[in-house]
Amino acid sequence: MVKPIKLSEANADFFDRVYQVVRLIPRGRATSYGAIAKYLGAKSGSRMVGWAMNAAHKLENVPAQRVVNRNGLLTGKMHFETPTKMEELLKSDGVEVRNDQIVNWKEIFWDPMTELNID
DNA sequence: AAGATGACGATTG
DNA sequence: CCAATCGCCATCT
Repeated sequence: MVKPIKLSEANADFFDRVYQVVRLIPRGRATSYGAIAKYLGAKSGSRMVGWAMNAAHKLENVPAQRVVNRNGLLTGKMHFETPTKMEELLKSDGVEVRNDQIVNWKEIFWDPMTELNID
């Protein structure tokens, strides 16, 4: 029995925004939960982004592997099909991963607010 | 209804 | 620099 996530209309919009940003992440790049949260308004809290990803990980069109914590650490790898799937996907994207952490994170980091030039 | 939890982040000690 | 704590918001028990 699958556990249905209660999606109120309000946070459904939040989910949609998160998915949008995640899908916009170019191949070979990645962003952080906080960056997305900040892009959405920063008030929602980074946890909500992570929580949104939890619901997103079952969606194929949402590359959750490109979303890591501010440290570039693959904190959510355990939530994938397999704990190694996340870094595999990242390596497929051309992202170098070492010790569950993205190498050259500062260069790989893709800030939606900066890259999308929000003003 | 109240407390604990979470794919986080920033600040304080 | 590492450890501990609070803040954030919604969900789960």
